[in-house]
Amino acid sequence: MTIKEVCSRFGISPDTLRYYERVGVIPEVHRTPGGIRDYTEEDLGWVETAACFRSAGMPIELLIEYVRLYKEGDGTIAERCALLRKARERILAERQKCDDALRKMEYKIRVYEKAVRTGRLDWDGDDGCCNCSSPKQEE
Amino acid sequence: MTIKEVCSRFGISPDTLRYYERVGVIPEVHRTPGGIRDYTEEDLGWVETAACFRSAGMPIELLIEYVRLYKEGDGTIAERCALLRKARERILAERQKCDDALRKMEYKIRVYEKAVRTGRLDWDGDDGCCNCSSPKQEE
DNA sequence: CCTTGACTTAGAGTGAACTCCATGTAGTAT
DNA sequence: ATACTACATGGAGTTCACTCTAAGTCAAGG
Repeated sequence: MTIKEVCSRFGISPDTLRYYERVGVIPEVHRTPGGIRDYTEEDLGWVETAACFRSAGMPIELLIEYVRLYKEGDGTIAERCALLRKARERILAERQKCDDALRKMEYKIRVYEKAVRTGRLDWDGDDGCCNCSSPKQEE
Repeated sequence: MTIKEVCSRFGISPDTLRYYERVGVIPEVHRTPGGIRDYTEEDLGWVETAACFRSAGMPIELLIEYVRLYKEGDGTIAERCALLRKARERILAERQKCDDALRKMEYKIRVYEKAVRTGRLDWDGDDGCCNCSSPKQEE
């Protein structure tokens, strides 16, 4: 499979795919005799994993470390497992932050929707979710 | 409240706080007569919102736009509401990506844990979650 | 064989979001 | 008054993750 096809399948640019390979986010991709990249199913699996983990905010550095361990062979299985557990904690924390922000947004959206209906803002007091009412005209 | 205290409360550096104010992620902060920042409760609310939304991956540009609308007054309430709805969609998508990555990780972690117990890797076939077994020694 | 277009590389450039630095001022303790 | 520390500013520098450019190579059509 050509680099173009891989790109359109995963929504990544060719530059990014080559970059991932160059820095070690994915292992070396299979080539034609002429030196053109020809992705195998296994290569695709790596690309999918990289794309998936990256889009969740996992830093490139961790993926590089994972591939490095993978290349070293079965002796690194425990290490790889530990790395993935660390990554999971990161993403869980990430998701928690999304949830926190979502709660804040939902509240603000509700207040604004009510304001649009009733014609006036009505933040119910000091719940730590305010700072959306119009600025006081102090000067 | 001094900038130092605000920093330790929200885990942000003073440079970042000043940067946020400078580019408009938060409105101008109250000052002492001498020109030193002295955060009011309202200022703190803005900082909290900015920190919360930023840590969920909301781009600075959106926050700046939100503050800009806020400063314009009540006429922008519908716009602000629309902006927040757009932001919510973004964060929801973000969270979905976290969930996707987590599922992939959980699977890999399970396989590795089993490998650590049994002494050998056992990816159950072509489920699109592989690419973690040791490289085939082809050369 | 020649053109054309997609591929290759190495290396420079970009954008977002900070982060650091140099220089100067505010406020407090001695 | 002096020293010291925390704060101020404008502007330069850094980091991450790409993204682009230039110059060259591969492969298919005419």
